[in-house]
Amino acid sequence: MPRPPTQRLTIRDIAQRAGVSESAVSLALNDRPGVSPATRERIRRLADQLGWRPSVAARALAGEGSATVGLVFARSISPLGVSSFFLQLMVGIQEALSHRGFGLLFQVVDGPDAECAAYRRMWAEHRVDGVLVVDPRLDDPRFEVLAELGLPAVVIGALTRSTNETEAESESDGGRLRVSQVWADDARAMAEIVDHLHELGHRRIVHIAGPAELAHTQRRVQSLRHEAERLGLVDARSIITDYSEDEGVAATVSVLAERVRPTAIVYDSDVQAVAALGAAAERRLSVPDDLSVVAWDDSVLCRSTRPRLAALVRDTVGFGRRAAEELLDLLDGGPAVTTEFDRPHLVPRGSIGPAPA
Amino acid sequence: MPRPPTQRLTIRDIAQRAGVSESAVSLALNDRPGVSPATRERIRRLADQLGWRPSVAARALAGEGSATVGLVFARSISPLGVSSFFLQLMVGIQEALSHRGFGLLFQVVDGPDAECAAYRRMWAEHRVDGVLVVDPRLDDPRFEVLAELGLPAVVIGALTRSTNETEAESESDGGRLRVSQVWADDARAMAEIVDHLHELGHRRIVHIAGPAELAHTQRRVQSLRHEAERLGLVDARSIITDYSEDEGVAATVSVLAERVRPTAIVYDSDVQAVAALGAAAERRLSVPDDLSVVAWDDSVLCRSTRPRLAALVRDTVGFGRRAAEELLDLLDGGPAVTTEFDRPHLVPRGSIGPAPA
DNA sequence: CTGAAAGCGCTTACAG
DNA sequence: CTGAAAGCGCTTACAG
Repeated sequence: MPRPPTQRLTIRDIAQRAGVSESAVSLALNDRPGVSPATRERIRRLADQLGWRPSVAARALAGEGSATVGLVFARSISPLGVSSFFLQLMVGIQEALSHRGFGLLFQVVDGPDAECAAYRRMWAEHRVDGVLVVDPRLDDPRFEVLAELGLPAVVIGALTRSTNETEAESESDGGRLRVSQVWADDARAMAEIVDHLHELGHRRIVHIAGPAELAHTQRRVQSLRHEAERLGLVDARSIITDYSEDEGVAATVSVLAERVRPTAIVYDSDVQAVAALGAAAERRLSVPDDLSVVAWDDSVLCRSTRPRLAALVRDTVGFGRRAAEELLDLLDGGPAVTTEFDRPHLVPRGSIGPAPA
Repeated sequence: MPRPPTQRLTIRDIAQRAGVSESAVSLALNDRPGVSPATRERIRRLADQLGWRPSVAARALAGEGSATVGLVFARSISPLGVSSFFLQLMVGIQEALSHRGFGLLFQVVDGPDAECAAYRRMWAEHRVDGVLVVDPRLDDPRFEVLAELGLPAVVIGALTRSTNETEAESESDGGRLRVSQVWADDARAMAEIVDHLHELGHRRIVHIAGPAELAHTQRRVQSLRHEAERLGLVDARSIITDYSEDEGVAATVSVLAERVRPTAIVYDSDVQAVAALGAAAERRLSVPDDLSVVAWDDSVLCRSTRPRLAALVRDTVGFGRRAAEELLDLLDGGPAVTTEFDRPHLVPRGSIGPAPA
């Protein structure tokens, strides 16, 4: 025996032990007609018992796809490790995928261009059957690439500025771009926050936002502006940052130093919101008496400060799971669809209070 | 043209356009002798220009391996999203892997048994050439499986309780278990913390630890005990928790309620350390005047509290990168090695002060 | 309902 | 230095 147990089992081993042909085994194991129920069962049991699993490489080569989905993350866009959002998303994605025997190929790249290159490579190397796209941007170069490759994808978050257009379907080359979307209604969520603050008497609200090129940043910014007009707020504006703690603190310090300062600040990043608590304390401002603070995306961070941070809560694991399920549907030949996932909702905690007189 | 640009390029396309045989292309692209420098260059340029990439499926089937590495995470062991540690590790791993054209297959499972099953499956399906193992445990069932499969692996953190034994090499079936280790000297790091606190006058130190089954928990616990004996501390003990915020707070509340309470607490989890700040505040204890607090593994959490949390800092991205590089070496046929990565070092911040009188 | 054959895209001896 | 052939482990028409 050259290398006995290491040698991986093949369909041929199963066929020999079952006393049938290789194709019979293939048919039996893939639930296709052409083999009697009795032998099908026998073959199945044998395969199970021996711990046989099809070689994905062989299946991929035979045209079955790689049973793998790609996820590429550009850390220039939203810094990894900022909150648990991304990791939770991955957990959800993983759950849905492994349920169906699919693998998740994960890659971190520097920016959008590298991300496009990564898709091309994954595709050219036959590594993935489809991809999950996060952080959709305005004028996102990735969709051209996906269209060119004919690579099925699900966008997590919405593709477009207004959630009604579905670029995916309006693509001119019809049918080649197979992109589903799973989105959350950030605009309504922002409106909910603003309304809540408005009811508490707040008229000066600042939104410390993420990067301008992100589609969801735009939706939040527009929603704030819209609500501000509707409610006649004195001051309501968004300040673009790169999600970093530093820029968040800088923006916070800057607005708190204004002659008439805001009474409430909404942060797109939980890290920034937490850091802002420190900045406010240093200015001798009490949260929530002098200043109300809200963090987008709840995390353990928000719950560990005193006061605890009011935050937008959503089922991020479920979000990821749903996105992966949509991709699997697409790979099964389903149509590209746009579905809304549960809207994030505001959980008011100690950091929100009535506006100071 | 049935489906023109979607059709992926093959080695045959390159061969035709270059006017050579397929094997010539293969040899040229894989840097093997048997083709003239001129044609090699020509073939290379052509492949580059056309954007050709080898099908990993085909290569894997032809015996070249899948150029993919697996990473399985059991969330029952240390909850995901607790700190940015894991994500940073992945970023580092990714960097090293993509540098060499390797992919990272990521999977989340429920516990150790599911993790073993995941390795078996990845291996049987020809999905991975090797794996990275995190959170090594005492009596870890995973290494038996790795040995049985002959699956090369790198353990992140040390395999054994005392870092001198290298089980990897002492395996009886000699050579089949190809496991390298990259470890950090947690014992020395703990000693450093204890010494620092001791110098500040602390004699009662409590360590709120992670799960007992983790090898690094044991090393920290033992180190604390050892240092306590050496320095003659009055009270020094470790309390095992599951890393959760709840158990951390419970343990904190419990020790702070004792008649003679500790003057310093070291937390294995940054989340617990931050939460403890709240618990201390509720008991009207001032940090650091009444209580010093240290968090293992620094994170943005530790820097956003007031006072900022003293923490053990290390280059987690670099740690991941190194581990991945060790695995690549192993896959290149290198020997299994045990290497130490930079020891975490204590960064004292506002949460550490002299022991109260 | 079952078996023999071809092919997926590579690599690798093996002849020329 | 180059070409034709076999094989990796599957799937899928195509005969029996």
